[in-house]
This record gives sequence, structure tokens and C-alpha cells, in this order.
Amino acid sequence: MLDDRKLAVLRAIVEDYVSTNEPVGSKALAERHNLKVSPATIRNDMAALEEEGYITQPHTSAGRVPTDKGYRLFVDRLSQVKPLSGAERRAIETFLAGAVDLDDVVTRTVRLLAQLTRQVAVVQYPTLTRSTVRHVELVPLNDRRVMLVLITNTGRVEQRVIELPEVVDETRIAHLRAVLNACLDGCGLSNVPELVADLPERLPVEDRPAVATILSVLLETLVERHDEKIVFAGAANLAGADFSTGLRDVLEALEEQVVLMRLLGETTSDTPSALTVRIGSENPYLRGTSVVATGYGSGDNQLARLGVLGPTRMDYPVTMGAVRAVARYVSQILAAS
Amino acid sequence: MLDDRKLAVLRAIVEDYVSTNEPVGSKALAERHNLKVSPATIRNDMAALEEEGYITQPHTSAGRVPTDKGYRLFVDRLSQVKPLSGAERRAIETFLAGAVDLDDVVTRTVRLLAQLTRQVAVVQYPTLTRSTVRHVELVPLNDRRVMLVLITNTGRVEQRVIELPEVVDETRIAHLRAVLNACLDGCGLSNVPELVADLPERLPVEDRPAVATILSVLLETLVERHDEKIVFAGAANLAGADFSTGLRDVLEALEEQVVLMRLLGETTSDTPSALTVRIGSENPYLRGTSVVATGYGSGDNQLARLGVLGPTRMDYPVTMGAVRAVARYVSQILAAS
DNA sequence: ACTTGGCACTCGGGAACACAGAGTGCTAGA
DNA sequence: TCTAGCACTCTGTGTTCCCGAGTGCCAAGT
Repeated sequence: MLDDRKLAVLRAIVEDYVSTNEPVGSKALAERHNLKVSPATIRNDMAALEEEGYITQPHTSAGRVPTDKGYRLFVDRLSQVKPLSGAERRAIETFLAGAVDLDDVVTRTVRLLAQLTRQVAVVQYPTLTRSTVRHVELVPLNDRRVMLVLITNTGRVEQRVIELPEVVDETRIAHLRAVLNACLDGCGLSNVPELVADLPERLPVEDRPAVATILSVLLETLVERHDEKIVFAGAANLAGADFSTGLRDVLEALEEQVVLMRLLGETTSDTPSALTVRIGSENPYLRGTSVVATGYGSGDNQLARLGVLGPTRMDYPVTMGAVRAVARYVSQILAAS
Repeated sequence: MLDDRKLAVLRAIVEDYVSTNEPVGSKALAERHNLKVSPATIRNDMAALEEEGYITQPHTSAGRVPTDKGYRLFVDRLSQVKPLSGAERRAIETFLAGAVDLDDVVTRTVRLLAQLTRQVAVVQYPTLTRSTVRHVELVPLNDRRVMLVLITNTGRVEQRVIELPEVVDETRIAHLRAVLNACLDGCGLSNVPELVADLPERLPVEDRPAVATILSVLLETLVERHDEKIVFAGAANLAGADFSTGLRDVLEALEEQVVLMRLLGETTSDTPSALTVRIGSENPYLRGTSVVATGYGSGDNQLARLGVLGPTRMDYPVTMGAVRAVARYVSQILAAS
């Protein structure tokens, strides 16, 4: 049904439309791409493509525009990810290398990605669930308060101030800290609940109320942060583009953690580092936008996801190249630290 | 030059224009506000107001629109801050009370303010400079690495992983921690550099390289975070409004920490908790927007600033009321913790 | 000295209209 | 199967026209 030339025509339409933002007609196609055939022939092919739903015309007697289905075919079969230039790679590397802590890595990554793609970049913080405890710290603030600091192997630090039910002196706090660390050091966060389950029983009875309080806060920390933090950057890049769904909706979605989460999508367990492309109506919310995302993290344990969000009319090969490259570099940085 | 009636006319113009977003004419004014005079009289007053530069007409034979100068007069002399309703107050209180840590307080505050004012809310993190050290923690990660955690009295936690120049065993780390805390506990952050200056000399010579490394990172942390973190929310509220300067510029400014900082302005030392209103061209960048801001923090020590950013055509009394109220509540919350 | 009604004037914005140009679909011929 | 030609259909643009809101000014009234 779709011979090679028709596919070439579709590719040409997508490329032209992406670069010009104007419906593309048969004549312009024949001129710009050397397809070796006349506009009339192209018109026939276009009619076929439209019949199949890959392209559409905004109104009679205007050029054609790719549909979501057309972009999908383009991404799947007609294009290949465009690698970054050497200069860009070096820029990424040096920019990310300057990060001082996890927060900084994430902030730099999201800005970098926004600048590179000229789209809105979205980065999820490394997830807690798959990371392990590196250290638990209990810092006495005064005799009724301690600060709980949880440090993970991904460099993430969670802290909470805990109001104790009774006065507990520092040596007992220190003891508890030692016990906690002995118990949890190096363990996966998801195992923490079961590991601390019998802890109160192994401690002096007079400490139990305090321990119970501390443990409940600890568990709460793990649970609450389970819905992960997500940041974005590059909202200014939305100003130019026009969204079918309206700019307001997009901005609202960006500030809604949950929606953003859904848009980035789940890391598919089989091929975690694969690029996910969701085009237009394939998205759960925000039908008018496309999302290019991928997991990142060192090797086998994927930490979280990052990607960009933009209009369906985007340069997929370049965007995919940038997302993939940034994901690799940030994985590398995180693995090193 | 400007008698009471002319001022009343200006006030009416501002109020009408803010609520309708359309240039307001003499007839409509005479009808809606009971000014007891005829449209012709109002026209004369309007001519005088325009002469003085308080209002302007977009084109001949359209109604009048306030100028920045007009809004300025309105804010300074013709309006008073509108207090929030009881329901709103309770909503603020309960919403902010649920915060678990500093991050959470800031996030909740900025969202709350955005929702309350239907503008873009901006909140600066409590500044480090005026806060004091509550605790310094050194956590050995392995024999060549420690994590430095700095906890301030404002609940802020800074952490850094430090690569040591040589292997240092845990007891020596523990000792150093004790020394650091003895030295710094309760001290203002700005005093830290001088306080630690002679520290290496007071320690065994073999520890000095490690100590020097740790101290340099500590000082770096203080300096680097000196340019404060700023967050915003409610960008979606920009979608409706029209900015003379273009939406893109506003969005860019929002993501540029430095610009945002300048927009929020400095806390004036004499009356730190006063509301600052910058209208249109009074702003350093972003001439087309207005900023309503104020300092927050408990009592005499102001911690940072918060405020909202919107079009010059904004409801100043309501916005000012919301900003003031939120600043008070968040100050209260921070003082309690 | 202000205020008011009347009146002519100005301009923006919407409706109606024509028109050029791009693009298409179709058909007949190579 | 491709190509050339042709008639057709739109959109977008430019033009014109006109209504109406709103103004400025003047002369009369209080």
C-alpha cells in the first residue's frame, strides 16, 4: 500500500512542515527534495497518504500537515536519532561536571536539556525506592527535638525535625543512631520498613516511645517522598509555539507534579534506557503535545526519568538525540559520585 | 491642582479598568460610580488628569487607561490594603500548618500565594547570611569520603560530599566534628570564616590536609549559596494576561534567578516588613509588569522576601492584602519551628 | 468660576467585497 | 505508471464603508 516513494513523500512533508511551520504543497515538495517526479505524481501519493490518515489538510486547497499517526510512522520508520555534534557533547560534559550536589546536578540537567532542545525540559529526581541507605543521622537539636537526616547512595538527603514525646539525652540518641546504622546501612529503601519492625523490642523499654516516634517519622519520609519530585525548565520556549490545547493548560500541567509524572511515563522494565516518544493524542493528558523521554541512571538500576515536552510539530530526530545524550551523561555523573 | 473629585475620578478609572480590562469612558464612569456630576465635567477632569500624566488614551476617541504614574498615585493615596476574608485566613493557616520541612513550607507558600492572587508568586528561600549554625555533621561514607551536612536554625540543610586527600579514620572525623560544633554552634553564618580561620593550627599536624579540605568546602558552601534560591509558581496565570513586553520575556525572567532576585528587590533595612510595590517602568527589568513584595521572617530578623508578579493592570488592594497575610503566616510558621 | 448640554470630529473595528495565489482533483495522453 | 494541463476551491489580504463610542470645545446656565 505504501511504497518507498510514498514514504519518502511523508518524510519530506514532516521535515518541511517541522522547519517551516506551514502546510506543505506538492510543488514545493518536488522542488526542495529531489524526488525525481512531478508535482502531479506527488499529489497522487499525497492523496493516498491522506486516505490512510498520515496527513491531513487544514482546509481544502491548502498544503498537507502530518497527523499524529504520520509523525508516529516518521519516528518509527523514517528517521533516525540524530547524534549531537562534538561541540555540543563537550558543552554538556563540562556543564554537568561542575555540579556540586544532587540538587545541582538535577538543576543543571534540566536547564541544559531545555537549552539544547529549545523545548520544555522535565527531570524527575532520582527515585528513592531503588536506592539504598548510606547513612542515618540523628542530630539532637535540644532535649526534646532531634533532626533525622537520611542519606542515600544517590546523594539524596532527606531531613525532618522530630518532636520527641519525652526528654532523651544525647547518649541514648547516639546509641540509637548506632543501632539504626548497623541495621540499615546499605539496605534498599524499600526494605527499611521490615528491617526496623522489631527494633523497639531490642531496645530498653524506657526508650521505646521516643524510638517509635522516630521510626514513624522515618517511615513517613520514605512514603511521602515516594511520589517523586519533578522539576522543569524552559517554559519560555512555549511562548513561540502554538498548542491546540492552549498555552494555559500546558503551563498548568507543568506545575502539577502528578500530571507531569504521568506524562514522563513509566520506565518500561524490559528496556529501561529506551527512548519513549508519545505523540499528541497518545499522551494521557495534554493531547496537543509530544513528549520525548527516557530513563536515566547507571547501568542496570534506572533511577528516574527525564525528557522534554513540546508541540507535536517538533524536530524529533534532534530532540531524541539530545535527550538520549543528556540521559547518558547524567547517568555517568551520578554513577561516579 | 488635583482636587478631591479628580482623585475620585482617577480611583474610579483604575477600579473600572482593572475589573473590565477596557478603556473607560466618561459616560460609563458617571453611571457606575455615583459621582454626582455629568459626563462633561468628568471629561474636563480627565483632560486634567491626562495633562498631568496619570491617565492616557490608547488612541484618540477611546476611553482612558491609567498610566504607571496613575497606578502609583492610586496605590499610594487612593486605596487601602484589603484584608483577607476569614475563610481565606483559615485556609492559609491550615494549608501552611501541614508543612513538614523547610522545602515544604516554601513550596506550599508559593503555591498558596499564586492561587490566592491568581498571579505568579515568587518566594525566596530564607537567606543563609542571617541565620545561625545549629549543627555541623560529618558523616564518613568510606575511608576517603565524608559528607558534610550543615543545619541552620531556619531549618535549612546544606550537604556536600567531600573527597579527602588522604585516608582519615572515623575517630578523627568524630573528633573534628566535635571541635567544629563546639566552635560554630549557634554562631551566625557570616562569622564562620573568621571562626574557623585558626582551626587547623589547633589540631594535630597530620590531620591538617584533611581539615583544610573540609573547611574549604564548608566556606564554599556558604559563599555559593549566598546567591539565594528562588522559586515561583502560578505561571499558568500569565496565560490570560497580556504583557506589553511579551509573554516570553516574562517567562524567561522567571527562570533567571538573578533577574527574579532583582525584581523582588532588597529588603529596606528601616521598615523590613513594609509592602513594596513596583509598578511597570519602576521595575529594573520587565518594564511591563508590577511586583508586590515584602520581607518575611520572625520579628526583627527578616529572612527573605516573597511576593507576586503580574501585569500592571492588577487589583493592587487585594494583591497587597494577600501578600501581606501570607508573609505574616509564613513568618509565624518559621518562627515556631 | 464651575458645571452642563449640545455638537462636530476622530478613529477603531467589524462587515462586505473583490482578488490574487497557492493548492488540489481529475482527466487525457505519453 | 507517470505527467501535463485545466478547472475549481479555498484562504488570506487589501479596500472600502459605516457605525458607534468617545472626545474636545463652546456657549449657556447656575
